[in-house]
Amino acid sequence: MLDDLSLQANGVPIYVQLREQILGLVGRGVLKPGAQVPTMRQVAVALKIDLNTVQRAYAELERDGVLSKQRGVGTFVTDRTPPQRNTRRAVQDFAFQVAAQAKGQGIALDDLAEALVKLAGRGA
Amino acid sequence: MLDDLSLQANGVPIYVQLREQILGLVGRGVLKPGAQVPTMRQVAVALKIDLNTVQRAYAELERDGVLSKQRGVGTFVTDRTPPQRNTRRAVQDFAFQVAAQAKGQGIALDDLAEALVKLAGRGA
DNA sequence: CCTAGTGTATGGTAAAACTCATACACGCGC
DNA sequence: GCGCGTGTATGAGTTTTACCATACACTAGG
Repeated sequence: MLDDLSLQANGVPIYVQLREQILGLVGRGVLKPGAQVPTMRQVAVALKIDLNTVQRAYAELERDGVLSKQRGVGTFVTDRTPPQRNTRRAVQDFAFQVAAQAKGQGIALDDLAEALVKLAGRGA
Repeated sequence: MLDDLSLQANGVPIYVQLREQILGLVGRGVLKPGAQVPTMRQVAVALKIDLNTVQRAYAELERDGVLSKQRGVGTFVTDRTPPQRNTRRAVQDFAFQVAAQAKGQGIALDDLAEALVKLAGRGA
């Protein structure tokens, strides 16, 4: 589960990246309702980031009703499932962005798609 | 065109939001190759943000080969895609980046690849 | 009870991001 | 040449982000 998290140096604040990624995992069902989310400390150590940064991401997710924190116990996915994130629309929008980026680098979409399929097959 | 831009106060830096949105518009074909992109000042005024913030977004898009700026004239969508660099290495590296990004957004690589193939078919 | 493991809180530091103001440099049309 | 509209550049100042260190509060289990 911790392996599913990764950070980029692309200008997006770390706590936002973390927030969005966990949101994505919950939306996709990798983290199911009621399941325990990794400890703040676990995340902090695994990603080599500060505990406060993790705390901030978790706090916002709780405010949004995605997570539920229990002092002394852990953090869990809220029972009520939030709106699905993996919509066709989201995929489309993301695909458009990727296409433009690829264009800027002179990479053909077909080749890129092929490479992605291979990555997917390896469970990336 | 300026109506297609909007900002959110969600922790993501303004210049990043702007960069991603323009990237999306280019990929979507709303902004076609050779077309003029709104003036930095136009964007700054329309979105009520600073000129320098716009400048930063545009600069990164130019660095990525998406936009081409002409002093005293305006900014345009890159006309010709730079020489195809379909080296296995380049494609791989780019695919890896995209995969990580997609993972963070909870988007399945298969779905993304499929969407890209369709885009390629449309000559986007 | 006591300990280990959770989340919570605070104060300080540094760097980055953003804004604001003010220019400068270039290209085009009159 | 001149004026206007472009993009470019710089420096100061504020806010946000991220880190680090430290401590507190609560829970479960031995």
